[in-house]
Amino acid sequence: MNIGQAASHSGVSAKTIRYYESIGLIPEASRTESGYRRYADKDVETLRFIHHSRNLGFSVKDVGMLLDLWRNQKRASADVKALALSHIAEVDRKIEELRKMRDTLTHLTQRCHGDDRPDCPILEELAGETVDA
Amino acid sequence: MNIGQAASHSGVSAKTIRYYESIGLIPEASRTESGYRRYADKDVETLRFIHHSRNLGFSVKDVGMLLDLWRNQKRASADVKALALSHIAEVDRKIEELRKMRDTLTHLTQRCHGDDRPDCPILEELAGETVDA
DNA sequence: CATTGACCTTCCAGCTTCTGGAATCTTTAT
DNA sequence: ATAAAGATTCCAGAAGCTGGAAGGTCAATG
Repeated sequence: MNIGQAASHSGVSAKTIRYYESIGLIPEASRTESGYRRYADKDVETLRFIHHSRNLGFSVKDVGMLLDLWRNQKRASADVKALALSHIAEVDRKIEELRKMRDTLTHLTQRCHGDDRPDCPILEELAGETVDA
Repeated sequence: MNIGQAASHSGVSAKTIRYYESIGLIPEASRTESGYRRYADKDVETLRFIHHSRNLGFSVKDVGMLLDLWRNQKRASADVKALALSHIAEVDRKIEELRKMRDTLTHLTQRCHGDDRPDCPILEELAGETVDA
């Protein structure tokens, strides 16, 4: 099948498939006589794997490692799990960071009356000494 | 004071101050005879405002708007509050997205025994039909 | 006075992960 | 024959910095 078909079957856009090829995440596709990339069901499977992994927030680099582990019959599940756990920790870190931001923001907005007066505690605090993330 | 002083007093690195100037977030600094940028306490205050805003996750574009509102004595606090509330909504959206990721990841890792056997439910699911973020 | 080291300057490149667009084929259908 | 859909390559831009190279300046020291 052509790249468009591979795209719609995998959920990865044609543009992005070419990009993944260009950075070496996936091997170069074989070509038809006229130069069109050709994809087999197996390739679509790989692209879906990538799509799912990216949806879960794994970096492209991590996806590369996951692909290696996936293709390697002798991998240890411990390696995969370690990668996943480390990613979970990272996601947790981000959530915590965002939660702190939201709490501060909520705090700030609650103290702002939000009408047509220029007096605004949000701006005052932003200009103040300390605003922790 | 020079840019290094402004940097350490504001929490924004010298590199980043120059960057902010280059994109027009802050006006061009005046210069000494030899070409060094000069900063006054007022400028440091502005940089701190920016630093705090960025810490709270406001985009540089949003910070530009906040700066305008901050400098404008006739602004309505409603404008600031609206910007902040919309930002909170965005932060909440991101938190929710990350939380979904973490839940799925946690689910996956719990089903993986994580030893030296190659059998790995994480990879199997990533390769499967559906993995929602 | 010369030198050293800390600081400043500009400019270019790279990071991450695509996405948009232009100019140009190929394929398929009418 | 022609038109539309889909393919190709390549360049640029998005966000928000950060690193590094090559060089000028300033203050203190020997």
